[in-house]
Amino acid sequence: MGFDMQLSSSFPALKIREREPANVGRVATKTRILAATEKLFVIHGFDATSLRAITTEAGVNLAAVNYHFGSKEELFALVLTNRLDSLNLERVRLLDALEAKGLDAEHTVEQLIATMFLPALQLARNPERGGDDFLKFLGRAYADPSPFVRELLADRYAAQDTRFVQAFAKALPELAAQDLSMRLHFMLDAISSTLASEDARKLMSALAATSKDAVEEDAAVLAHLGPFLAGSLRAKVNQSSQQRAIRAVLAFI
Amino acid sequence: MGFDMQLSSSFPALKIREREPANVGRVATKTRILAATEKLFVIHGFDATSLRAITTEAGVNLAAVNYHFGSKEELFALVLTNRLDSLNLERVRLLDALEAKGLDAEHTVEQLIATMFLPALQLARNPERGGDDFLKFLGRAYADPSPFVRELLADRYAAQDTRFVQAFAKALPELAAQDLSMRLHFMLDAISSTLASEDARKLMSALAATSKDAVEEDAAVLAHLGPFLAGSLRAKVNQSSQQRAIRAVLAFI
DNA sequence: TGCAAAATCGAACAATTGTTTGAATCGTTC
DNA sequence: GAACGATTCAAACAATTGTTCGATTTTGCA
Repeated sequence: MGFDMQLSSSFPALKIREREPANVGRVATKTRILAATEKLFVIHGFDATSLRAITTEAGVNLAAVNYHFGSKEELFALVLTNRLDSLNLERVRLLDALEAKGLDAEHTVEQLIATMFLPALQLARNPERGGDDFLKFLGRAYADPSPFVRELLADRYAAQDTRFVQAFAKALPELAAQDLSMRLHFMLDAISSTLASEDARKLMSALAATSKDAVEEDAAVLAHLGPFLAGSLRAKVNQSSQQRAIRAVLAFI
Repeated sequence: MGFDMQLSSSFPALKIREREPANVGRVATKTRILAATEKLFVIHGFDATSLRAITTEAGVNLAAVNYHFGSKEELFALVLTNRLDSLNLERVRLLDALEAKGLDAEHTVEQLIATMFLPALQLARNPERGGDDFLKFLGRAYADPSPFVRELLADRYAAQDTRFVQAFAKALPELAAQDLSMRLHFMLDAISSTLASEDARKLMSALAATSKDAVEEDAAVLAHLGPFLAGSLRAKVNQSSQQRAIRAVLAFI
């Protein structure tokens, strides 16, 4: 709320030194740059989003980015952490709550999956946080190939990621560390690239559309996602059926 | 074999007009450019691989690329199709053979998975086709974000891809088209990004190392991959366990 | 109303990109 | 050996990138 209602942006009030609330233009510039950056980042990624494209989209001078944010990387770091910090905090908060209560021995994997993805679906439902575009943003961020983005995410959220890996390891003791690592790798890569792709998200919203309220929609999406992911994590290695299938195919090579 | 044994490259003899086999340098230049392109593409992707980096790596003049290949895009198109055409051909050949024989009703999914991935593992074992780097190349190609690469792959291999989607649909009739589409999307995205990442491939070769011969190694890798993928594809939607897990987690939000 | 700080502006910077040019060199054939 | 086409080469091209500069304008407080 406040001075930049006209923007689809949803950045919280910037905590910069501003003694004068009367000044509209000052904050608007920074906000519009942030909004434009986010919009273009979702479409093109870090490398392919130029400062000129950003400043044109925002309707501000080219030099404004370096004046207000220092550099392109500092600008993007702010955009990324703005969105992802709260998500990861909420994730571990949920995990803490769940572990404190004690997870169901029977449905631990399903609960962990729900814990990982419900916060994202929840945030995606908040127009202030980007609405539908939040999932797209999430996918883009975790699929972005630029070293800058990859290192930022790896460094900043390593601790939270470890928490979930350990929780899954505890829930799947029969799975070798190698296999678990590979499967989680698969899972997260898949989620990221899928969220980033247009058609897959259309699919998810189609699944959600069958429900009546917001909470049920999230549950509907997860009802389709969860078993799929849980099924992959729970699968036993060296199933005889797979062995037989391999031999059948090898016969033709 | 022939004039460029010193290269790790494995490009087949280029079918260009060359009446004089005595000319060593002529073909070597094109071959070295192709080899350098492939090497750098695997490391940096399409956008981040500059022609100057390529020509420096190859030890040839900058203008050689445009002289011999026309443009950067034409060069990369050649590199990509060189590797991927034969892979996709082999895939559908296997699928044809399997469908002609009639797939096991019981293990169709496992057989289809084996059909999709055995050819790649096989090619990865051939030093002439890139050896270990072939999987890395494959991952990079299918995970590359540049529109040029994405459209090239989508256009050129759409027909082959459709074959597999239809085969999976037939094998999983109880799965809604939406869900199958989403899951295959997930699966392929995951495979791509995983192949492109260093640590995941190390893991796969660790799995393979427990076997004695090449065919067994491929089978070992698939024995770990297959059940994981099949488990995800076979999972039923709306499992009650997932529903309960969601409600448990939602309680904390 | 003046003044100092903050913000915006147009312009240029240096570096990098893919591509083109024209001369020099090489190789083959007559 | 002369001549011709194919290849290589250094150099420059135009376009784009992130960044910086100095002047100008705007802003908030005295």
